[in-house]
Amino acid sequence: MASSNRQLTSFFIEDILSMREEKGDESSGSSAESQTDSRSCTDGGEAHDDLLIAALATTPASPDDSCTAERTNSPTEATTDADEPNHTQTLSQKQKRSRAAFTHLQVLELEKKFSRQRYLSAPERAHLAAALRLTETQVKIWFQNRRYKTKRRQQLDCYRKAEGNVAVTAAAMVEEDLLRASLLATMYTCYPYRPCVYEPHGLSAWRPTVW
DNA sequence: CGCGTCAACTAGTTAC
DNA sequence: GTAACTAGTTGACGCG
Repeated sequence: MASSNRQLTSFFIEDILSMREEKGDESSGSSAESQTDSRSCTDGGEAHDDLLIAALATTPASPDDSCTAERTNSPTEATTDADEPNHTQTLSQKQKRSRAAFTHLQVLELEKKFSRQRYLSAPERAHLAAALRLTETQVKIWFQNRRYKTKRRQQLDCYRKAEGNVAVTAAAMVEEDLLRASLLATMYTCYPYRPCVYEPHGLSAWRPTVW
């Protein structure tokens, strides 16, 4: 089942050393984080990615940020809930499952990362999660869902191709998503009061924003 | 109200 | 045993 390009969380000495050099006292998320990713993290765009990430860190992602996961259903809570036996909670006490809506900037950063790497190592995930003020679980789930989504779209596209319609490569689809997220994030950054936003793929071009 | 999207979840698998 | 993966499902939410 696991795909051939599955990324293993290997911890090479050189990776650890290079990470220490780069990060100094990072230890943002989990303790045993040693950056394994210098191998795959040939991120050319990492420098200016930090601009957006910095923006994320400084600006409260949005005032009405109540939609982000950390508030609605903090994944740490989620995990503890999951660890607990279900029967400790009565049905009435059981909280409704909430679906966090990530901000466009968060999605943009995730998309950017995904466009470069389909798999994240644990330290990378921790770093990204800290930068985006998400939890590692959220980042992990997002990448899982994103890979699966891409694969499904690819499969769907194969069917379409068989039927003679235009085929789009998986890479092109990722690029497309990235571009879309980027455009939206730029709009939101430039126009913080965001009365409306242009959705390039939407059927209705202009729509109110939901951040 | 039906439908699509998507974060969160489950089950089964794999690798260490 | 643990953690991460894929594939599929669930449930909240927004839209027409």
